[in-house]
Amino acid sequence: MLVATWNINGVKARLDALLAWLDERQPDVVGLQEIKSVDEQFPRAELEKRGWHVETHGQKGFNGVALLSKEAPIRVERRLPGAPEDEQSRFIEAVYAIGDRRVRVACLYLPNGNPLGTEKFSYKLDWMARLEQHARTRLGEELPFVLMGDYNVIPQPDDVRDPSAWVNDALYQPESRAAYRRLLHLGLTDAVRAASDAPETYTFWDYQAGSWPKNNGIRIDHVLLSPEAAILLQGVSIDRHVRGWEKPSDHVPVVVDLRS
DNA sequence: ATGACGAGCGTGGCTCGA
Repeated sequence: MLVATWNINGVKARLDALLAWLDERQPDVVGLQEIKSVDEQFPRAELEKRGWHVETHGQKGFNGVALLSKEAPIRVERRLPGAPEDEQSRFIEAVYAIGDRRVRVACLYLPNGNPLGTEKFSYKLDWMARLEQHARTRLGEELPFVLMGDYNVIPQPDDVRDPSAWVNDALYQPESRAAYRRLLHLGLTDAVRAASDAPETYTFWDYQAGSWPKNNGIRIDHVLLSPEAAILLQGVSIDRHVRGWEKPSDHVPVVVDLRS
């Protein structure tokens, strides 16, 4: 089965690209981030008439996440536990039965955290602590579990073309990277690192300063796998050609192939 | 030359992102 994550930077602005990519790739489950749409304005009908099941957790103006799937989910949950007062729509997860296998897929849009020294950075770190606690809970269920999305964390120096440009950025702070490592230390596997030794596995290129033609990218979209999912891992793909399309998102899809 | 950003909201220019 193919499970994919993609920050599309606006589902209404990206509908043509989304449909083209779904046609080409035929994933089983797709997590979308930054849909920038309320649930009522999500282009549900255009997807449903092509056979996709759609689950959204939207928000006006920015943020927002969604799950698309060929099979209907068995159950869906919205919001990351641990902060009932948090109104930002950044987390949705669902359990699917694909073939004769059950899998839980979580789609997250982790806070950016810039600028440093503000409540935005502490919100990022608080959110990551909540994510760690939730991952701990899910790992205890011993179901194949895919925890994927836009993490807004550059894990290591080889995940960025120009590390020196990011030393004062929330995405590359020691605290952000340590929190990401804590997730891995729970027993999650970074699918791209496990399945590929390719260099420059970037997933984001800024719209500004010619970042794409210069390949000045960063790897911040990640797929983490529980042990029960990691043993199914067959391969990964970063669909970087999508960054060259008309009106692209600044992120590209990351796809994992799990033996179904 | 070393670069000119983009989406949403809502109509002018802000917020937000990475």
